[in-house]
Amino acid sequence: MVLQQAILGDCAQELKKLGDDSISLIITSPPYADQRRRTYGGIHPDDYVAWFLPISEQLLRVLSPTGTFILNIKERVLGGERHTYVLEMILEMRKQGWLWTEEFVWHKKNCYPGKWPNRFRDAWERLIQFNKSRRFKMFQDLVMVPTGGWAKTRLKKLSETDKRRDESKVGSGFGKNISNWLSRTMAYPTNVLHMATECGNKNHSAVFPEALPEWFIKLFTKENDWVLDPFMGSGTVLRVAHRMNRNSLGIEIQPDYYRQFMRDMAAPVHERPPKSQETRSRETIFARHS
Amino acid sequence: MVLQQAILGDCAQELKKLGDDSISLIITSPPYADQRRRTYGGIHPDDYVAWFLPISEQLLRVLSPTGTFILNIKERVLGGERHTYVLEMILEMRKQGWLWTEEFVWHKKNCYPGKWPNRFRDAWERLIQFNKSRRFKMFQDLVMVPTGGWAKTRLKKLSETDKRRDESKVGSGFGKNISNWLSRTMAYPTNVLHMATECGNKNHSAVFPEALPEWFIKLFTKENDWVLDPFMGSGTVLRVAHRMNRNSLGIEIQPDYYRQFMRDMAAPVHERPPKSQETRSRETIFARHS
DNA sequence: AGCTCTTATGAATCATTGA
DNA sequence: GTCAATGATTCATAAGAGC
Repeated sequence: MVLQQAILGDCAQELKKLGDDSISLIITSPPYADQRRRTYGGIHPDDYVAWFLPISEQLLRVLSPTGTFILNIKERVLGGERHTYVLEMILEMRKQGWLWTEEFVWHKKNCYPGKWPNRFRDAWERLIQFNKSRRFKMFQDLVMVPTGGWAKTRLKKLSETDKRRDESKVGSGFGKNISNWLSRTMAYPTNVLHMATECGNKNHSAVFPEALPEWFIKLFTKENDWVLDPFMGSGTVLRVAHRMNRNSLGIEIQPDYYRQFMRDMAAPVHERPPKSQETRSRETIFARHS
Repeated sequence: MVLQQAILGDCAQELKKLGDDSISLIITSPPYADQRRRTYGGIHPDDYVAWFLPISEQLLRVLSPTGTFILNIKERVLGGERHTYVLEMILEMRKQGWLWTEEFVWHKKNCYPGKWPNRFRDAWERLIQFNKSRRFKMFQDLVMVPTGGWAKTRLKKLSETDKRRDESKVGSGFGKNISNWLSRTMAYPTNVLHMATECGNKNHSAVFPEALPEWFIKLFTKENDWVLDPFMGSGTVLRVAHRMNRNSLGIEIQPDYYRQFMRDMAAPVHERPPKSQETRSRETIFARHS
């Protein structure tokens, strides 16, 4: 039985109540600078680093020595320039003791539209990986993807009847072939993730698609590990973690988000969005090639 | 008649001989930290910022007030961490007077293979855009790309007879639809560039594919403008600029690279790589969807 | 069910207006 | 002057309707 807990409160305070070294994966998307005015008092980009550092200090304390912190963030434009608060945050967090292990790129395939005279649409965000030590846990085999040759060539050659037959006979025949091909044609992914934002989901307006936390949870945790999102919002990370049999803890300062999440959790499973884990997993696997 | 000039020397010195405000576009990929040991004395990542700042100061001087500087760079891994010299360079260059306008991502579709226990393949590099003023020149219309929906779906569905019929009956029924589609066939690109590295070109081991400087030259310059690459290497930027009728200037400290470039330039056109500008342009336009 | 077509919308950015 | 709020711009996706 895995646990799932949501806390209503300010994570700068609530995190202090957690034990040292207790979390395997922290994955979060903090409120962007100058956003969510009402609740966070409108953090100006110039104040963003000072606001975040006490929180990252607590995150460093609660994270397991072999754990990972994935920070989804992107600097806003101010006065025609990208603001530098993200760069400064990385430098300051290293002084706190964090290791800046890697920076993944989330390529947002369906980025927000718009036209400006001196700028194109922003189609990527940073997924910054921090660790407490070089010996963090990473399960690379679990996020392998089909190689281009298989996805691009072999799948296309299948006739429509083959595909239909496969869908009706799960686990036999064509399914076997699939698994053969998989074993011969899987490759490790890169540090560029291609995923569309989920825009049509009225129930939970998540900042990132479920495939995103799913990918990192697979990569950095095992079942029964603890996953933390200190800015849980509508609870996308917690929902995915629970479905994947990980213990999860979320902190949210806005009562609206918190109550909505609690309602969703209380609802019977059949009232939740219908996507099964199986479906989502395949989408993730194929995301790279779409 | 457009000019093309290559200088053998250290750009930190050679740049001082150029006039103020004379360059429309600077595009370069400086030697990565700890690379090219022999000529640059093996710049350690910790020394990289101090080494680069005198150069960026000269670049700021020679760039036109409406010009753009595109810096292709990526931080190396040192001790299990991404080194911070790129972050520090951005912060220091802003103190010099540069505006950090944007950061494009170059997604390297065919990135270098390899496997490490705690890291995936690095499939992206930064293309950092600096400017001297907010009023830089940008010709967005020249780099528009076909929209995904039109290119992928609608065009495929049209039979040849449909297409012919449409051309003869403009303004009615089907023709109207076509014109609606046509008006929405092209879209502005995003700040994520999908380009494969050119690995098969034995003559010039370029750090980036020709489509990359071509894209930025189209976007930020007009014919007869001046393009500068202070670390020209084998001269990819100069070759592309010349083909596009831009004046170009390159500086290279290694005699081998310099001599090879001079040999290539002296060679008759028919001995050069056969790709025409027309071919390259279409590849660039469609690169996003391949 | 499997298509095709329509529609709503999303951690955006800039110029303009008003305080 | 600065600062905040509003409107205009615009495209890949998924859900929904229609055949």
